[in-house]
Amino acid sequence: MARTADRPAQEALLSRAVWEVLAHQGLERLTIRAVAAAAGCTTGLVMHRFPNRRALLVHARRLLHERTRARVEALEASSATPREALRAVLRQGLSLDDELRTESTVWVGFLAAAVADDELIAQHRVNNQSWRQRITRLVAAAAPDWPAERAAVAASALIALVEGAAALGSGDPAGYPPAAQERMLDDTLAAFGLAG
Amino acid sequence: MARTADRPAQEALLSRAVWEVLAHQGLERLTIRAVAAAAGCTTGLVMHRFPNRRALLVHARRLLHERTRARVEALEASSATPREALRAVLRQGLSLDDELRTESTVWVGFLAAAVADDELIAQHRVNNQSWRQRITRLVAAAAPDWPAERAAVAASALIALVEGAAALGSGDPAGYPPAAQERMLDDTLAAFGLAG
DNA sequence: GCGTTACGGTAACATGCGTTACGGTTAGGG
DNA sequence: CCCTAACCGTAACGCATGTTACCGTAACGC
Repeated sequence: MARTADRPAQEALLSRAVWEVLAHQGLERLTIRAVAAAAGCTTGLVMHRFPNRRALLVHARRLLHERTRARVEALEASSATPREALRAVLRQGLSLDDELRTESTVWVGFLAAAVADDELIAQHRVNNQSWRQRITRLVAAAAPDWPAERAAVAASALIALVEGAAALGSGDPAGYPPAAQERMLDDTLAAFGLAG
Repeated sequence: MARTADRPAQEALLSRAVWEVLAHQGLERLTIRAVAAAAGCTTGLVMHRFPNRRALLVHARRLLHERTRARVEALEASSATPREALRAVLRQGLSLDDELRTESTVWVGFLAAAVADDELIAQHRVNNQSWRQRITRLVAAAAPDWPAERAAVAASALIALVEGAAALGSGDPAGYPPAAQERMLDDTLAAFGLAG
């Protein structure tokens, strides 16, 4: 054998570098060299870990989903009531601080990149489907007497609201400050009869 | 002088070509050559009409806004009631058919491109502010007895809902078919007490 | 301790990019 | 009727990109 590198750690490092470049320099500057510079290594390491640029993007996309999934499950587990869980899980999808704003910007970037990439668009659909199932389940738990279809439509609406608010908040933080985003979410939950 | 070319018509033709490439090939393939090919001309014409690539994108972005503004004002003028106008104006922001889906995809592409372009991000904010003012005015007209702040928050929530639904619908048309998107909008309007 | 092999840095390659320069063409003004 | 200037197609330039090839280096098995 030879020296043993920590592959998962390096892949995570490079994925974080992809997010960094995507959020602060945009899709057009998302180059192997820019990623390597953001990760503090050379292009040699990048191309040694991934066969090509697309594989790097796909992995970074997958890791982004895993990260939010883990965060969401922790929030769900630590919530006292179904309605509290629903609100907490939806809330973390907004652009409330620098980290969440970066994630939303990266999410928009990946969605834009998916237009020309079959693998990214497939990942987007799979991820969004699991996201919808989760929110639908939380809505059903928060309103047990609702028919399934009503819960599903409300869940879809809440997802669209959060996704749109996050995108608008990442594109115009001053126009959509954290308090305004949370207010939009809380008012909509109240309007649907899913508050507190 | 010399032969007189129809500048506005050519600029519109090239802007439509920008939308075409952006929607079907993505930001990465949005090159001068691809735009020229989509417009059925050579790069010579493109560079003769615009000083550089950024100016072309900025103009296409501006024209997209003008286009939706004109459509929205026609819908507003032909609506019988304020609530009908509110619904019609919000509805055209969804991804209901090929044309609207293309527009949503292009909108996401421009938002992603704006990350690295000060002029595009400034345009996004100006456009979104006028969009918010319009929806806030329509909500206030649809619910005259509401305090201004309530109308403003409801307007922001409806904008986020439509923007998010359009983005999700453009990224997964099968998962968010037109009827589902309209159902989300109608249910949310009803939840806010702004229906028909 | 030594050979082997994974590791990863360096540099070259071909390609495609934005941009520029040039030149043929065409339509108006005098 | 020609002269001039706008029009725009063509082709080149310099540069940055993704990818590949190469090679020195360092750690593990024997």
